[in-house]
Amino acid sequence: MEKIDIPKRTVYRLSLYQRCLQQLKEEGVDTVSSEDLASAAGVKPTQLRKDLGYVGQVGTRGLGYGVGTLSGAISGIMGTSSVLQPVVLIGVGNLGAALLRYSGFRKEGFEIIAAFDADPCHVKSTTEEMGVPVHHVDGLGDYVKQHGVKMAIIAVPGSAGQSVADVLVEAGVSALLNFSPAVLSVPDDRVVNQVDLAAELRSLAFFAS
Amino acid sequence: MEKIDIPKRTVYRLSLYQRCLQQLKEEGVDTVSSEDLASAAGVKPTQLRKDLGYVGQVGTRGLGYGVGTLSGAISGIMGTSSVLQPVVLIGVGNLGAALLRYSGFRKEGFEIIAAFDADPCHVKSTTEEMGVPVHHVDGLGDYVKQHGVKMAIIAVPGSAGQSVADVLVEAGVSALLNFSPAVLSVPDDRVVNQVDLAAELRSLAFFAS
DNA sequence: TAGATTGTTAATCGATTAACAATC
DNA sequence: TAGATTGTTAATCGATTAACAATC
Repeated sequence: MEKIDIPKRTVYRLSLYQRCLQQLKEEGVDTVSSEDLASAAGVKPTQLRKDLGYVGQVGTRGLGYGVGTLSGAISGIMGTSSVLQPVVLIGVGNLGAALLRYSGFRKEGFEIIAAFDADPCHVKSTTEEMGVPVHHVDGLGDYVKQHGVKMAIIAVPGSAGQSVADVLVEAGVSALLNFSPAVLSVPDDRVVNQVDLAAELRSLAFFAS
Repeated sequence: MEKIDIPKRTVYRLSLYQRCLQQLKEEGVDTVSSEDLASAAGVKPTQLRKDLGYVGQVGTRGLGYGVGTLSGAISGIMGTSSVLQPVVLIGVGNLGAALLRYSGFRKEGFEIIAAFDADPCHVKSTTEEMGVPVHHVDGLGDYVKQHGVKMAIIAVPGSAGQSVADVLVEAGVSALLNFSPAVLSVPDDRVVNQVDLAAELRSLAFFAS
């Protein structure tokens, strides 16, 4: 497993490249230069090549990259297999419910197989509406263990963030996408990506003046 | 205007500190050390102090920071005044509608005063449901100009991202929060914060294996 | 004064970019 | 072979961390 030593930023950009490659594939393009792919992804060609260095020797000097080949190589590294990756979502408030409805995930190879909430009202009302079973958060740990879920999306209030993370970690989840405004501390072998909408907006306000 | 030369990262963290300070204020704490505030925000104390250096000389050696004073100083720098900052949202699909419903923004001092969509069905159906007027995207430029809006949230499909951004830029919007999976190019005097949910999830999948 | 903690400079670290040799 | 473009090393840049003098 040499995975561990690809920088976080590079991994993120690899996922951007992959989306661009998908698009190119649909357009019937089958070869692309680092210059063109980089500009599509919004990075410098030299950075793209550096990033692809982690994937291996995937291009052809003088020619460029084969769209299909490269896409396959990245998929290999990223573990983006053809099966849908199961994900659980915790917190079915405004944002959580929105994410449940958001169809974009499935298209990218992820499926929210179950959701959890502490509020029995949410549990009841959303189960039918969403097409996804919503359980009480008490059952979270067991469910995750039973289904071997490795990824979770946290959309609970800040005050509940850490305790939810603790349960997930204990149950074996290794990657968390955290929308709660809580700073999560997890063991070193787990990863958290934080998306803090309010902070994004506030920080943007600074530049708007 | 010395604003310009505060690093983006620092601005983002300042907004984190502010949230922590708010919390402390509610708890009735009135003095905090860099060590404690840093740990609340999930950063190193030394980084916190560096960041606060941009705000000015705001602490007292030997004592720490006054919660109220510091919060006020950061607000001053960030332009987070007491009036609600008006924001427009473009794209009322799954994600956009979710963001409209998301009450968190208002609490942070932002108000989505209008939403826009290209699809007349969305326009019609969501206006009443949301409590926010939803207009056809054709009127976007004029509306923004008339109301002097400086911030916008983009939640349209990737293919429409750039053209929406162009309209906003032309109409004078200076800060964009972009949820569309499009790489936006804007003039140097405008800022874009990108939030790419699918890319976050894909990149997370790498670490989940 | 002694203890504590900031503000700031210098050192380190990591990530981005430039340059160019390898090679299709 | 000549032209193009990758892969990779070295140089640059910026951000984080450590150290410590200033000072409450």
